[in-house]
Amino acid sequence: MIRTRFAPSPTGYLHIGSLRTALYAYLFARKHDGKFLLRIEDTDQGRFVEGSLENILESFAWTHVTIDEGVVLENGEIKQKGDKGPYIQSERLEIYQKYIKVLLEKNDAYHCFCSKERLDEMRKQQEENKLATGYDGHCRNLTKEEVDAKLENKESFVIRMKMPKEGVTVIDDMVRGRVEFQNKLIDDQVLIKADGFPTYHFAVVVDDHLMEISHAIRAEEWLASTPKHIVLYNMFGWETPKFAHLSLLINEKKQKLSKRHGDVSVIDYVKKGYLPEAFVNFIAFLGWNPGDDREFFTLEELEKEFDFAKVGKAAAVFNIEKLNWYNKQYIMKMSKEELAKRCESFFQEKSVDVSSFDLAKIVALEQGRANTLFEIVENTSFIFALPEYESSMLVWKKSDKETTKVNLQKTIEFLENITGEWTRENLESSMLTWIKEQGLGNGDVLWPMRVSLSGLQNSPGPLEIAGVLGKEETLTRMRQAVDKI
RNA sequence: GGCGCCAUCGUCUAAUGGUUAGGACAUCAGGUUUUCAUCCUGGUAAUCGGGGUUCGAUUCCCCGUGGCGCUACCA
Repeated sequence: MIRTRFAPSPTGYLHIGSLRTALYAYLFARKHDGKFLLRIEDTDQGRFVEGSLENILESFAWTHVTIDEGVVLENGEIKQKGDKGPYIQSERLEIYQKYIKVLLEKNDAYHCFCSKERLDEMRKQQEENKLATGYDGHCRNLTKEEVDAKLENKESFVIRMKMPKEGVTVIDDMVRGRVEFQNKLIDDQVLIKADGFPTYHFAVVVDDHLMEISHAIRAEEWLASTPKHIVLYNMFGWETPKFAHLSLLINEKKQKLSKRHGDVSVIDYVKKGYLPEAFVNFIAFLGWNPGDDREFFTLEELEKEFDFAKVGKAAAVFNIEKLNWYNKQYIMKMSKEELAKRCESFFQEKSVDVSSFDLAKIVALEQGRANTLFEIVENTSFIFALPEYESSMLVWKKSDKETTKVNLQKTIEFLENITGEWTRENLESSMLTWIKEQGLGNGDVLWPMRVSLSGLQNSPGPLEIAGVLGKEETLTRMRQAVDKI
């Protein structure tokens, strides 16, 4: 049974790089009819950020990545699902205590009473002498009596793993292949901190084993500490999961994506009006491709086709231009009714009263033009309130003020007497022939009409706008334009 | 400093010893057009450097170079 997990720390928002890692873990599980779990790694009490758990889970809900087991969001409430819980590490402290005893008894771990000051001094010395930094093993061979005495004395301590000093540890990574580390270069990692909480390294091994994780899929930053984890599995006599270390997402400057350079949290992109289907499609393609020229994949299609054999090793630049293109494509493909629904919250955000309008018609004006839902709302605001504009804007580049006025008046007259339904299609067929009959060019009529309806240099076509505004409002705006000129 | 990972157009990538090195985004030029956008046509643009191995290297090996990660009682 394939079981993968995503294990975020509740220290802020869901990072887009984390989303990709989670997405790959999810896709891999789905592809093989496995389970995808979510575990919370909150072993650093000092870094907890209020509300971050909700935020992370809401981001997942937005992408439609579903969590089978662990911490889930149900009707807006955080719940734990599954029989291998709790799935929040701060609720598993007794479990770690139980397992650290096993290691202590096997002499694979030891109490360390070294002070922070001593450790800092040691590191300073090592750096000055250009030596590899790491614990010097000061407490590694304390006798049982010495340890007991110090414990009796209530001295503060941590528990470290007793890393073997010879041999090599080999990782057989699903994306990187065989990677080898010399054991003697690996530090005696702290497993249990002075506050009794486990470190990441200990908790991840115990939990992945207990939760029967078959494939540990995580970011590349963990590659270097993986040998420690493998040694821990061996000490316990547990089977190691398969590992997959994914490359990082970087910015245009080839640096790690960080808050200093642009938006890095999923929620930022939600707010900007990116569609989850476009976002997921784009993110999935940063480091994976189907091996042919296809570019559009739904989540379901990704679940069918995702394969680690096609996952790249190099870091990928998060390129907003391509995201915009994807988003625009998805917006174009969507029905205008659905699009209107997706835009509702953005209209609310702008406190536009849309009650008397057909939103579907309005958002359709921007389909194929706007990159994001936010832009759709921004760019259609002229429908609700005509912006101020200079009368000179009404004059087409190949025309002049006088003829513009005459043409506008003629157009108004024509529109007043138009019969049939006031729709874009009807307007188009009747007006274009009428323009020809008048011996005019399209620009002579359509440019001033468009400006009078939108007040904008750039906008959708005048007949589309007229169709949305209705006959009355269209004529009102055009008469205003005549007065203006 | 030590250890490790990575390296094809500006960007995402395809090509796992034999291709005019392909596609997409971006960009440029032209066309369509009332503006912008869309759409259509075409163009510019890449195998980090040096050694090997081989009849032949983007592809395999070594050495550089560069980027990144780790080197915490953070994850």
